[in-house]
Amino acid sequence: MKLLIIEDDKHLSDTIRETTQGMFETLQAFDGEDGLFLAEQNIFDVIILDIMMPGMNGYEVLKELRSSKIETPVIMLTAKDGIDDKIQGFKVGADDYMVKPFHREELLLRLEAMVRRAGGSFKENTLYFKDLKLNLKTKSAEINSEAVKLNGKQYDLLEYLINNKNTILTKEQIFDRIWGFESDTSTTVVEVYASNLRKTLKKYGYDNYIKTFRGLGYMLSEDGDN
Amino acid sequence: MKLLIIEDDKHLSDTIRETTQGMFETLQAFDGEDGLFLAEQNIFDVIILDIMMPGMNGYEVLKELRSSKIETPVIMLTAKDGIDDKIQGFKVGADDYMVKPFHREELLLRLEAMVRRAGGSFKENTLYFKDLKLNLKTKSAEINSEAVKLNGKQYDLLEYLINNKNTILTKEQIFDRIWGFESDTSTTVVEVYASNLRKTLKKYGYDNYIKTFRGLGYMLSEDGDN
DNA sequence: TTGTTTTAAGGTTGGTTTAAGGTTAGTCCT
DNA sequence: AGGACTAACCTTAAACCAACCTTAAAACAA
Repeated sequence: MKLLIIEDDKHLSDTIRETTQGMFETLQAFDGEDGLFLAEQNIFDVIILDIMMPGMNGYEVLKELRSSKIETPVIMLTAKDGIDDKIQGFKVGADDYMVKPFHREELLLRLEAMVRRAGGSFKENTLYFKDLKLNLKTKSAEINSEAVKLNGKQYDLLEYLINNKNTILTKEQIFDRIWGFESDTSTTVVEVYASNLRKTLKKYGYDNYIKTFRGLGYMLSEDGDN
Repeated sequence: MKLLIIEDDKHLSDTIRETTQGMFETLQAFDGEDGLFLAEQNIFDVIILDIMMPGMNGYEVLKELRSSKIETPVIMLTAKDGIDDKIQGFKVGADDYMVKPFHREELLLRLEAMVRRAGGSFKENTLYFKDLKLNLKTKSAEINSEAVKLNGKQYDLLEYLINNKNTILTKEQIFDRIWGFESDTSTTVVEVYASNLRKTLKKYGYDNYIKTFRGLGYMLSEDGDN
């Protein structure tokens, strides 16, 4: 699970990061521009977004993000308690809203609710694609009650693909999501893992749901023909 | 999306280029003459045009451009803040105006507004021509919900044609837009791709919307007869 | 050791480009 | 008007090349 915190107050950002560690793998952006750039990679499960920031503010970031058709759930943060802010926040597509300062537990509850609502799987720890069943907790997979042996990164790839079925994911997105931004390995590992995953899924005829789009990326498609 | 920056200050030009990367594919001209020449190719979606330049100044460039019936949206740049400049800029057909120095965000917002206003499709990621629907994000096409198989350059050509339907595009324009100025392949590829595109669209009876004008170029026309 | 991840190398696929011959639409001449 | 001529354009197929696939060995971690 990946969380992006866009917040110019470094101290608060770090506090959130610590509060949520264990639940999320966190990335921090300290201004709107960087935040937007990261968010547009579409590799996060939730975004915490401060409104008052120098330069590009939270509303602008969110507006941009939504108009790029990125639907990652967003929790807006603000110091003000005015109702106007809330209205404006929701109008541009915020999913939830928190007034600073807030309690640890409130944050955790809202995060949990957020992810769950987004079809996500927090307490729900299974994910399905046709007859393929992923257990998120144990990072294991099975097809028709038969266990499928997947190693760590293969599993990660499959989970990411299922979470984004029917949309093309670029090699860069996949790489950033699974290997992380600062990893210095080459993005060709993605090809290797795509190949590995297909190979292990072939046995069940699930390999040809993984389509490659030359020059664009990969997609897990619900129809296996072509 | 293509952006042309006509600005003699190389540093500023580069800054703009970096600011807009990801949004636009950028070309730079460092004086008015070169700028005008490039702009007249009519392959750009927006032009950023500095006023104060040695030689041909911004007003002159814009005036020439408009009298060649090129209606690409133009944002004028100036160091002065006088109201007179604004008036003169708009009189010769500028679409927007910015005073140096400006903020990153202001530029981005204006660019976006500009392209959107021009009927452009910025964050809109679908484009229509009759029953043909293009998905800009996945670079795919469908007619009446049936997928049409187009490879990269074929898709690019179709998109360019639709964006300029009912206007004739020369082979040079098409070539510059899709293959790029510095490409060293011959412009006859355009003919090949026109042929290919017609062939794949023939199945749906859409081939005869692509008209060729001997000695002039091609046009995507909304009426299929002659 | 054992299993996983990364790198490297060669093979394959399929989109792109080139080239060559065919077709069409204008132009000129009678 | 009709026919020959020509330049522009069309079509096809083979050659080329970049993206992608696959495999296996090397590096790393448990």
